[in-house]
Amino acid sequence: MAKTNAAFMSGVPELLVLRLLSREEMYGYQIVRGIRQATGESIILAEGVIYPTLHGLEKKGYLSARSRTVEGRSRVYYHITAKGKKRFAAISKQWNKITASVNACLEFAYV
Amino acid sequence: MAKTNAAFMSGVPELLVLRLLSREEMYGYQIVRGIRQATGESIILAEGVIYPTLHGLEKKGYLSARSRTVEGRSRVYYHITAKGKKRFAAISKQWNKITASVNACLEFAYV
DNA sequence: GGTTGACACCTATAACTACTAGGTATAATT
DNA sequence: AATTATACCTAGTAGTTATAGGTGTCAACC
Repeated sequence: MAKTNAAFMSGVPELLVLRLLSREEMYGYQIVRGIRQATGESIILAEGVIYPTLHGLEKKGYLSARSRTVEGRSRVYYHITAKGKKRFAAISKQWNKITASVNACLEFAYV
Repeated sequence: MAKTNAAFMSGVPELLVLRLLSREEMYGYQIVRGIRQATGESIILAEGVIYPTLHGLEKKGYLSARSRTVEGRSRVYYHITAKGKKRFAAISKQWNKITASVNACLEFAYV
């Protein structure tokens, strides 16, 4: 890993990509900007992070891709598969579980 | 990384260790059990994770260690330094920022 | 006396994954 | 003509967690 967003980012690209695509079909560059905007620049996942993530998710069968030319530009659109929806359900559940546990530790109680 | 806790764990061991030690001096084995208990087994950071984390944090000057024999057992107690407190403040702030941003994406809005 | 289990520490290696830093190409804008 | 924005890509780096071992002590049990 490296400097920009630093720690706490493992699993986040996959989670956010699946989240965005569970709403609508999107292409890579659009996802990059989408995450920047949606988080008010708090989270910046550059193209070098998003593209490999998309390829990996496609390879695992969570996404499926098709090329389209829109407004004179060639784009690769990704949409989520049924398998991908299950995967998203699983990891978002896990995200909630882990963040809740960590927050419990941060805020208060342990022996 | 590996299977047990899977993703979303990067930075978490450091965060939790600094958190626990910002309350009171503790030793490694105690921290391992402490995290298990505090999270109701949701997060299990084994000794193979905690000990290297403690050594790393000590090396960076965030923790300081001393050996003590208590109840006939030799233990290595760690306490947080001033530098460690700053570090904890920084990363817990970052934790809040990132989780808030991710949650915003998960729950609702983006373009 | 010997075995088991809890306590308490340790490390090398593997495995994962995000990030950097490049690169290519086209269309629109200045 | 040059720059910027769009749109894609990948190789290599590096930072970390997790696994799977290992050592040794002490108490309890059979």
